[in-house]
Amino acid sequence: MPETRKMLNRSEFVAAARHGRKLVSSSLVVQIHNRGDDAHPRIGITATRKIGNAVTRNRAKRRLRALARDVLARHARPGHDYVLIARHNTPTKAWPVMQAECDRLMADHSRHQP
RNA sequence: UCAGAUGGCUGGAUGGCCGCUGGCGGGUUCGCCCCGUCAGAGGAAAGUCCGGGCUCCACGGAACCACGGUGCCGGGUAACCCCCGGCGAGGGUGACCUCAGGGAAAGUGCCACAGAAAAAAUACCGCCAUGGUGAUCAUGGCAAGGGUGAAAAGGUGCGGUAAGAGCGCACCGCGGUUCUGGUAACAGAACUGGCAGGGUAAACCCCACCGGGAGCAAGACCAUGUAGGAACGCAAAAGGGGGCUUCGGCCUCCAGCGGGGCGGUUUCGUCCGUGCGUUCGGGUAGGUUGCUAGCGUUGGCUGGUAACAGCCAUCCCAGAUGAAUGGCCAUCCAUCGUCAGGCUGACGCCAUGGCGAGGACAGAACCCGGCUUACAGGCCAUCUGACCCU
RNA sequence: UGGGGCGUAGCCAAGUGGUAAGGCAGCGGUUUUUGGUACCGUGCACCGUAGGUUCGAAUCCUACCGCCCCAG
Repeated sequence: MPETRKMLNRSEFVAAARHGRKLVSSSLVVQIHNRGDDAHPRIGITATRKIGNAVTRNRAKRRLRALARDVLARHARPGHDYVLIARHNTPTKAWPVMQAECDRLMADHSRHQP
């Protein structure tokens, strides 16, 4: 399991949104961007104000962070940025379903770009 | 028992697996790497509506002019648009709740429609007297009644009168004076005045008091970096002396100029200097500190009706920065729905069992004191009204 | 953190204490073979919410809600 880093700059998020692949499921969105180097994979979390108030957004970010630790880290490859975006039902979706969705998204991505 | 009023407290519990941030101790292959241990959101952390601390700037003064805020009285407080107690007005059967300064005789403004008349005084329908023959009408007196309006120069009754009118009287209201109680707001009483003449200041305003500006992205240090780029438009300036020079310029002094900052203007002072606007392009935004011990927490005693204050003891209690304080699971306790059962004439109630749902509002960002707003439920105390029983 | 603005009919909006304009859209009619155009008529607003001041509030005051913008 590779070691991951956090994405910090707005420009990194913009680059992932503009050039990366976008994978959508019912409870989350993942943007994957190949930076083209061999450094650590980086993970970023986004929860917009459309999700809800501060409590709701924080809960969504914590669930996505747990998802990144449990599922995404197994699939992460060096030189890639992974941006997890919360959707409306991210705070309330059943946990096994979210794990399965995230796992399926990552598996699809690996199959299309081996 | 039911219905209500006020004040206060609380804001799920336990366990397991996997994680996050910080302090301390130890290890170390020196890397925010490992191990141990301790701590880790709220009553509103929210809205950012007031008041302070703290930091930087102005640490300038004067005058005038603004601007903003507050406003019954007394107290509390570091301070307040806050809190406590009292006064007044209004509402409620009541416990209790709501509101707010004074000035409209300092001045200005506004008061639509209706109405005769809206603050200057007047008279539409009327009443009375005189003249006129009777009606119509003329002159004079009156403002009680009608009508309009949110509001029309006190109200009710009796007397009085040509008809009327505070014209007179009684009561009520109002103004003034004095006395009494109270620190005061104010209240009460006596005497007196025949009423002394609308509303609006949450319209301008007058009066009293308060207010310098910005904000932790304040500010300090280290590192990095050369640098304050170009075009257009508008307005406007470019004097002299000295020093350094890589001869491109740079520094300094004096005078002038005009502009800008110090809330505005003036005076002096001070700082900056080609200024302003638009467009385009480029660079930086990394770390440490400020950063949590403070008008502090908890408990007791004393003073005070209370807000609160004093003293003693006790405790150390979040410091993140794409932003930690959790993710998942199980059980239990509140709560709700539903089914079966029991009681009842019925509404409904009971608690036994089964199934299902399932935690309100909400997340620190420099720190305090308040205010406002949101909030599932649960608990306590005091008080009020109604009914029943003793 | 500080500052500013807006909320009125389905949409765009005027109104700044005295019965809430106007336009587009809608509906009904006339003209037309039909549609469009043109003309006539008509409905639609408790003025973001809740209190207060006033005789009277979209307007003034207070609190709240939502949206947008600016500076660092």
